[in-house]
Amino acid sequence: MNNRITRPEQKARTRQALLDAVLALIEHRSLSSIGLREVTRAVGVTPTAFYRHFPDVDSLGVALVDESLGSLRATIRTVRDGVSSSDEVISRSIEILARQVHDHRSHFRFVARERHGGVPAVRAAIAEQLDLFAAELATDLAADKLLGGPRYDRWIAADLRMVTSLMVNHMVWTAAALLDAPPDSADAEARVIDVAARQLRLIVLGARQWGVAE
Amino acid sequence: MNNRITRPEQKARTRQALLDAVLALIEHRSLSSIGLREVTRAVGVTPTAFYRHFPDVDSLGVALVDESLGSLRATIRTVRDGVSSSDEVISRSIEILARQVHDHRSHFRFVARERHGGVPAVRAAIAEQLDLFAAELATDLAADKLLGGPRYDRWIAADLRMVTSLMVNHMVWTAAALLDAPPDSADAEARVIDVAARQLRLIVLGARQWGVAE
DNA sequence: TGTACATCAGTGAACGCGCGTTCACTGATGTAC
DNA sequence: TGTACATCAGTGAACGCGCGTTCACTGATGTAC
Repeated sequence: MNNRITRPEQKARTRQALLDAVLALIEHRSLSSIGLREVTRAVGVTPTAFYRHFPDVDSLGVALVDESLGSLRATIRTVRDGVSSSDEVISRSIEILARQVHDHRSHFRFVARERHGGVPAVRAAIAEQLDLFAAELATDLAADKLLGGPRYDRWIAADLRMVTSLMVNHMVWTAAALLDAPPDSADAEARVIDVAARQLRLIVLGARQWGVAE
Repeated sequence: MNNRITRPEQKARTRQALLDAVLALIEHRSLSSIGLREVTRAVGVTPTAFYRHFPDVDSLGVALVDESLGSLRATIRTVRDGVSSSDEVISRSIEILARQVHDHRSHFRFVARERHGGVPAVRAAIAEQLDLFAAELATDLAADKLLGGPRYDRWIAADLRMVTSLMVNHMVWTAAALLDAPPDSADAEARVIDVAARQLRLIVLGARQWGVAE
């Protein structure tokens, strides 16, 4: 068997190691306070090597956004395709979000931290990904996968985006609340999940009424 | 007339100048990336003078939270006391928030940025203030100042907090969206305000249904 | 009101340190023939 | 398959710079009598 690794493979590994190192370093601080030398020291390469992969730490941040939210979006899309009833979607959505946060804590922490943080390029990349979330959710809503209300098909596009952006915002806030809950306490986490599920149900109730009222 | 300033007065002025300098410096960066020397340079005192007022930059951040959210809370409380009908409260709430954001941009930017940012002490101070917001809002809801629904008086405390934390979260998100809108474009701001008002109305619709459904 | 002493906000020099970026380089991997 | 050359990920020394914190100090303001 040939276990030699090619040069492009090795380069990709170092690049990934740099991304992972920043995710780990960011646990207790924000991106703009992290130094290039700190990152390379954690990976075990010289500071100069960094420039072979990114022009600066901010660019690495943008790559992290794609890694974090891009994969989450793919996961969630797969999940939504498999379910139908409204109540089921609500509880499952929160459940899946909670598991994702559990499995990718540092990615979510990064997004929560940098969403309104100090680096403009990273902020813009996050806003773009969240907009894509909201757009996909709007498509699903229009196709009646979620609300189950009587008049969803008559909703105008602007109202769809209004409600989906509220839902996406709620999702991000829930993820942040899960991160703030002590990670060892399953109880605290369960409470956050319970409140989030009820809030999402309230939003869906409001959305159904909105359709009726119109 | 005696225009001599006393020593405590002068000290208070320098302290305020330090707070203001950080608010200004934070416009494009986050608190954890700001240096003590940077702050004192902006104020025009020596780095050493900083220690007469705060032990470090983080402590100054906590003081900024009290200045930012403490005064907003006072303003909003005064406003809510003066109104009664449900629809009026919704549109006025958003309107007042928009004006507050307009008048205190840097304070809100600071809160949005540091809410999930890198400094634990500051995060905790913000969480505490937002919890107070939610608690006060819950009191008002229970006293029927806001929902105008048929069964609000039977709501259990947990459900009240569930809906008020959703509202407070929505308020923070709206403030952040207003900050992200180009400040010179009244049009972009009006669109954010319009969406936010409809979202809040949807939440209130949901809350009324919630009461009925129970 | 005047004097003698205490307080303390702000000074300025000094320290050791880690930062981002530059540069010419090394040597293993990849490629052309 | 072997050889000669090209590529390029990572090296290591060097640079000038701003950082946080210490320390003994100054001199205007405040206070006791």
